[in-house]
Order: sequence, then structure tokens, then C-alpha cells
Amino acid sequence: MVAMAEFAPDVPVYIQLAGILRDQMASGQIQPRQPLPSIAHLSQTYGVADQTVKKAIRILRDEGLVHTWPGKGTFVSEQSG
Amino acid sequence: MVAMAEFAPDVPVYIQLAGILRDQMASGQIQPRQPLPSIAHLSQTYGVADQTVKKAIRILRDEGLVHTWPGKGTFVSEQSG
DNA sequence: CACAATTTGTTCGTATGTATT
DNA sequence: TAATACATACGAACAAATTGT
Repeated sequence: MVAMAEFAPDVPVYIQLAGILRDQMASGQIQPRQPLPSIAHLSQTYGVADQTVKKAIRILRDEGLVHTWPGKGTFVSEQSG
Repeated sequence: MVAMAEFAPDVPVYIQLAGILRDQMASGQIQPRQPLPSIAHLSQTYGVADQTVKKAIRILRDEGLVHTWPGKGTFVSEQSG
């Protein structure tokens, strides 16, 4: 049973995806200091383009919920749970 | 005389590059069990990014024409000539 | 054993072009 | 026109395997 998301119409996918990830961090499904799935992985999981995932992650980064290190990955901030 | 490729428009470079390498294997310019030029070398030769070369090689690998050993290189399969 | 060079793989960032709405 | 979404392409950093010194 894969969590294949159904995206609601009239709301941009990248905003919905940011919401999904935000919820997973808030609920502790993704813990502080732990890495998010890679862009490529999220792209495949949700069936969206890399660029769309990058846009979603950028939102979370702007909110300070995650920190990104190029070449390593994106990690959940400590102030996110 | 370097084979500086002119890439046609409207066809992705990585697909054209895969075609070039495929032709070289089919014609015997690159023999079975022999290594392809390294990614860095192909990148310089054809004036494209590493990622583009990797995408081209991935196509050939998916087709079974080459096999890759990380740290060693990519080698032409026996069923490719 | 340690170290560096080479090689592939993986990661994220950015920019551009195209199509759709 | 603008925003969204996808595909392509380049740039850069990090990791791991291999090889040679």
C-alpha cells in the first residue's frame, strides 16, 4: 500500500506537497536531524517532476523547517516538531 | 580529428549521445569487454555536463549494451557487437 | 597501512524551454 | 499575461569503490 497521493485540484501541487511533508514533520513521522527522502525519491513517490519537489522543499526551507546541504540532502530542523 | 559532435535541435542531447555510443559499439569502434571512455572524458569530448553523459550511459545500461562497475568504469557487453 | 588519483553514483541548486491553465 | 508543471541541461558538492604509490 503505497501512499500515492491524490492531489486536490485548484491547489498547486508544490504547495500540497509542502503541506504533506510539513505534516509528516509535525507529527514526528520525520524526526528532527533526520533526512527527508531525496528529491528523486519524492519525485517518484508522488509522481511529480523534480522541479515541483524542489519548489515544495524551498517553501519548507524558507519557513526554516528544514536545512539543505548540497551534495548531502535536506534535513529536518530541530524547531520543527 | 576530434569527433566534436553537432547536436541536432529538438532531440535531447543525452539521447543523441546514447545513439552515438550505441553506433560506435555496433560498428566495432568500441569492442566488447572494452571500457567506454570515462564520464569525465566523454563530458569534455562532447562538451556536455557530467549529468548528461550519465543519463546517456544509463540508457545503454538499461538496454543491456554496457555494464558498469563503480570505481572501475563502464564496459561494453558481449552481446553488443 | 596510509594516501592520493580516478571512476561511478548520488545529492541539491539554478536556468531555460515548452505546454497548459 | 501570469502561474503552474514538466523536461532538459549545466554546475557543484559529497560519497564510495578501485587502483597505484
